[in-house]
Amino acid sequence: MSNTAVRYLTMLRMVPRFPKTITTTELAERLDGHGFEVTMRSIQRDLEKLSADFPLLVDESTRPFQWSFDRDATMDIIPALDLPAALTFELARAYLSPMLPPRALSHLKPHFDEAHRTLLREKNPLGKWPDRVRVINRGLGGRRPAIDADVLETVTEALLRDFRCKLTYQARNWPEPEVIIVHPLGLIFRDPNVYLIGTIEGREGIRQLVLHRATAGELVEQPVERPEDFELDLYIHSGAMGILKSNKPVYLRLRCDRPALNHLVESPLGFDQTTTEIDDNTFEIAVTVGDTQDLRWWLTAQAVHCDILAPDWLRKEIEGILAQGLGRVRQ
Amino acid sequence: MSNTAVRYLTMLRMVPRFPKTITTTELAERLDGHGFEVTMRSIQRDLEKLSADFPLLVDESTRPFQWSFDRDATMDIIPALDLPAALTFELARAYLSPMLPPRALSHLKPHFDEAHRTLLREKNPLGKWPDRVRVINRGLGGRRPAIDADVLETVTEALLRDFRCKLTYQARNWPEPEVIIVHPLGLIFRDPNVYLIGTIEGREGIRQLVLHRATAGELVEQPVERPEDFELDLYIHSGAMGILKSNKPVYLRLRCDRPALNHLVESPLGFDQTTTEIDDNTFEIAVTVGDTQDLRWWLTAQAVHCDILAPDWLRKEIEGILAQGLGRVRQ
DNA sequence: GAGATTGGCGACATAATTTGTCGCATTCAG
DNA sequence: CTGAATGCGACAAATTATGTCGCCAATCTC
Repeated sequence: MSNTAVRYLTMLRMVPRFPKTITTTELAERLDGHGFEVTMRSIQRDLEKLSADFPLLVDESTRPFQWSFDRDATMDIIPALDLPAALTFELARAYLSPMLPPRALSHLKPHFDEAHRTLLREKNPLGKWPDRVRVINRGLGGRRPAIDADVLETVTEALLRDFRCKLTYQARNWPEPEVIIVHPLGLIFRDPNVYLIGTIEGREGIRQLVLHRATAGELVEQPVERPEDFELDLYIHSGAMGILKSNKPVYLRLRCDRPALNHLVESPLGFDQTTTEIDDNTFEIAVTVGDTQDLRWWLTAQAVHCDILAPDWLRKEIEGILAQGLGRVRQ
Repeated sequence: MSNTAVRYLTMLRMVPRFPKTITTTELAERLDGHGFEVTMRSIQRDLEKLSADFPLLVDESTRPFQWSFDRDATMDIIPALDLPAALTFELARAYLSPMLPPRALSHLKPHFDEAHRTLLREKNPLGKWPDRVRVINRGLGGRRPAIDADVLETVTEALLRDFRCKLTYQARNWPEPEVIIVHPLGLIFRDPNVYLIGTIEGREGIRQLVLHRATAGELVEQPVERPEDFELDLYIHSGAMGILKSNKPVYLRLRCDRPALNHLVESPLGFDQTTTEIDDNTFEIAVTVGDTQDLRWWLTAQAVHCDILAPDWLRKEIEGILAQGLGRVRQ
C-alpha cells in the first residue's frame, strides 16, 4: 500500500479532539517517529486535503496554526460496527447512563452515536429498534450526585500522570469550603459516589474525598508523594470504605422458599454455591460470601422468605435488626 | 483529498469481521453506491495493498475470493482515543462485566482493548493505571446465569430484523425442553436476567422467556406476527414483569437518621425530592417513587434508620414484613 | 461434460497524484 | 529591528493509480 494513504490515516489519529491542538511541526516529529519522513510542506498540504473529507478544525489566528479534530464528530471505526456490536453499545449506554457521571459518559458519546446510527441505518430502516429493548435498573433509581466536570477531569488526569491536584472541597464536617492540595492515590467508584483516595498536603493520614463535594479542580504539575506501603486493594479490604464488616468470609447456609428466592438457583451468590432440593417449596443453599453491609440489608429484606441456618451469629444479628426495625416502625 | 485514500477508508469499513465475508463484486457494487466508480481490477489491487497494512484475511479456496477483517483485530479509531475517553472505557468495562452476558461483552472487547492500550502507552509507561481505580458493585455480586452465545445472537438478530426464531427452551414448569417457534416482540434486561418477550407459535398469549433457559437458537426467516396493540413500555408498566406493584406512584415521607441515611440528601430518590433538616441527627425527605418490590426491600432493610411518615398503608405493610421476618428468624 | 460465465491476475500505457524544492510573505519573540 | 519559524504558491520530477486487454482457472448451467 502506498505509504501516502497510511500516512493520512496515521495523521488523522494524531490530531486530537478539539480543546487540544497540534501543529505541523509536532506532526512532522511524530510522523517521523512512525517512520514517515516527509517535508513539512507535505504535511501542510495533507492537512488541507484531509479537511475536505474530515471534520478538522484550524485555528489560523496564531502562528503556527493549531489543528484539531471536531469535538463532537462521530468516529470512523475500522472495520465498521456490525449489528450485534452496535446493539451491545446501546445496552452499554442504557446500563451506564444512570451509573456514570455525565461528564465521563460524554467521552463515550461519539461511540454511542456511531452505534446508534448503525442500528438505524442497517437492516432497520424503520428505526423501531429503540422500541424493542429495555434495561430496567434495580434499586430505587436515585440520582447520582452531580460531579463537577473539571473536577473529574482534573482528578483522573492527576491520577494517571502522578501529579497532585488542587481542589476546592468541603467535607461534611467542615464549616466552609477549603482549597486543598491532594496527592491522589486511587479512585473508587461505588454506586452512588465516586471517592478520591489520597493524602491532603499539610495533613496527616489517608483521606477519602467524595468527588461531588469538590467544586473546582486544577492540576498541579508536581509529583505525588505516595506512601510506600499504599495499595488500593489492601486499602479497600482494610475496611476503610465501610464495605466489609470483617475480613472473614461468611459461610452462609439458607433454607429458601420457592418461588420467592428461586432465582438464587440460577444466579448463585458465589462461585462455591451448592444447592440442595428439600421439597417442592423449599431448597437449601450453602455459599461463601463477603461479610458486607449489603449482605445484612439483603438478609433483612429477605428474612420473610428464608431461614438463616448458619452462621448463628448472623442470624441473631438479623434478628436484632428486624426487632429494632419493627419496634421503630410501630412508632 | 484524492479520492483514492477516501476509497481505501470506505473499503476498510465495508469489509466485515471474520465470520462474515465480502467479495470484490459486492465491494464494487457498494462502492458504486458511495459514488466511487472503479473497475473490479482496481478493487482487487486495493485489497492486496491494504492487506499489507491491515489485518485482512482472504479465503482463496473458493472463487470468488472471500475477504474479511481479522476477528479479533483491535480497531483503528479516528481520531485516536484521548486519555479521559480511554479511561471511561475502562470504567465501562468494570461496570458492565458483571452485568452483561459474556457474549455481548465480547463485541465490545476490541474497543476495551484499544482503550487499554491507550492507557498503558500514553503517559503511563509504568502501566500502573490498573492499580489506581476500582469499581465496587453493590449487592451481593451473584453470578449472572450463563446465556448460550447462539441464543443471544439469534434472538437479537431476530428482533432487529423482525424475524421469528426457533428456540430449544424449558420453562420452569415444563417437564422437559421443547423446541418452540417464537415471535419476538421485545427484550428486557433486568439485573440478573434477560427476558425475551414474545408469542409462541401455536400457543395463546404473550410470554416471557428467560434467555438462560434456552439452549439452542436458530433464525427463522419468516416475518413476525405482532399483536396490534403491543408496546413494550405499556407491557412493562402493566405490571407483567412484577416490577410495579401498582401503577400509582407513592408519595413517600421519611424521617431519617444521620449519618446512616445521609447519602439520601446528596443522592435523591427522585426528581421532586425535598429535604427538611430537623436537627443534627435527623432530617425528613418527601419524594414520589414508583410502587415497586425494590422499594419494599429497601424500606425493610432501612427500617432501623428511618420512620415511614407516609403513606400509612406502606408503613403497615413494612411492619407486616418485619414482623413476619422476625417471627421466622426466631425459628 | 461441454460451453458459458465469472473472477483473478499480469502487463502496459496513460492519467493523476504526490513530493521536494525554492522563493516570498507573514508572524512573533527578544 | 532582526532572525527564526511558519505558511503557501508554483513547478518539475518521481511515484502511484487506473482502465484495458488477454489469458487462465474455477464454477455454474443445461
